[in-house]
Amino acid sequence: MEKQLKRMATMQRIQTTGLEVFYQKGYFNTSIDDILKELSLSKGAFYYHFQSKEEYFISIVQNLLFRKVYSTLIEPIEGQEDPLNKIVVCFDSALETAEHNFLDYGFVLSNFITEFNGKNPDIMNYLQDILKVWEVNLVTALQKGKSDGYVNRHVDSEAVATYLISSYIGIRTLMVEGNSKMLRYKYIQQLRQYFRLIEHKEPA
Amino acid sequence: MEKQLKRMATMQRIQTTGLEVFYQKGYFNTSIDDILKELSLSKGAFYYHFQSKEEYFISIVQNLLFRKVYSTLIEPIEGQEDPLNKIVVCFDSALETAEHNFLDYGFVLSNFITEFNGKNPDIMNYLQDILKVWEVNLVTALQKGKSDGYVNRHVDSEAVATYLISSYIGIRTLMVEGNSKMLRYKYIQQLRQYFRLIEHKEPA
DNA sequence: AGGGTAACAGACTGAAAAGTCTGTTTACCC
DNA sequence: GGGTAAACAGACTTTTCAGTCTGTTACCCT
Repeated sequence: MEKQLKRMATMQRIQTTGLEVFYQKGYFNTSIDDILKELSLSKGAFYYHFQSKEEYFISIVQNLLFRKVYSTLIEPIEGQEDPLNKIVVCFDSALETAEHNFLDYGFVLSNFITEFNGKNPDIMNYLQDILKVWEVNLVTALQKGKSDGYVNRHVDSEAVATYLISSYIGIRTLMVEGNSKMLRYKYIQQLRQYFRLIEHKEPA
Repeated sequence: MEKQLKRMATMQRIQTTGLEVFYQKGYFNTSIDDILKELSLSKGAFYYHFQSKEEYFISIVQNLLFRKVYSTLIEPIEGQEDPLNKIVVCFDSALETAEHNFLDYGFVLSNFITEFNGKNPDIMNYLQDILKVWEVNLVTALQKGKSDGYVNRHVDSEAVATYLISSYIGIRTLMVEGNSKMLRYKYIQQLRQYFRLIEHKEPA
């Protein structure tokens, strides 16, 4: 039973630093040796645990990447009251952590989507699935917001969800250039403006 | 004199298909041979005209990429009256051409920004410069819109510009997944909504 | 305790890819 | 029309990298 644990621990370790390095350097631009160097591990160890670079990356996407996106962008909103405010707070805190990265490399998920598009449909599907979960949860939250009287009943929840996702992906892409504090401020400001149209107006 | 023309023509040819292939496969994932295969040209020819892959790519960015972004996203808005409507029309037609790509690979500029971030500060600067030109032109257009009575004087033009750029980058990233017609429709719809807050309200 | 297997080390292979170099063709000039 | 340099061809070099394979260590079970 000890061995099982060891195995899991090592795989976790390889996956965790793998995600970091892939995030920083991109998938095609990082070699397995790059990751192993960081881990002081050998090729033998790696290929004992994983079949190929591709299968390895997919396992990272399904385990770590999905959970990362879920915990930072989906869970804080899921099932909460007052979705609009929750979304603002959630996005703002996500941007805050990004802002405090010494070097920011953008939004992990959209980076990989950009990198794999047209090259690996298999991996693309796994990545798109994460986006879909995000979208569905946003739509659900907005619909619930309508029932609870926080969101105007006339808004198109799906359109708002895609608009939110778009703008988030975009601002994260822009933030890599360094001046991220100002960008975050401007973005959240405009997001609040946008939500003024969407929120439920109490009949006067 | 004929030779000068030939030289220019060949360089143009190499650059043009280079941009296409880089756009489709990414910079690091395409070899010079890939491009030369497409052109039925030899390595000797290529390295006669260009010093290195990097210098070659920079020349593409400065010549072709800048002009491409300028002509599709900046010029149609520059100096026009009624900037908000012009922006909607401009974004919509840009998304339309993207929609009709058999296989879409996203927004060229943001793809490269994602790819080069943290890897090549030199190239990053050239790419960021294009973004800056875009941003400045949007801000100018919005300011002019204020003077001309199309845009509410209280809006923060710079914040709106970054919000616009963000959302555009994001929607183009999302559109790669295929269902781009619906995405375009939703996006433009929400963009129009957003602009309702920004436009100048005639005092009743 | 010792056999057996899981976990790992690291040299090796083959393919790809950037850049070089030498040779060949093409176009221009007198 | 022959000399000259630009324009191009393509074999070659060197490096990098995914994946293989054989050998070694650590742990577990009886």
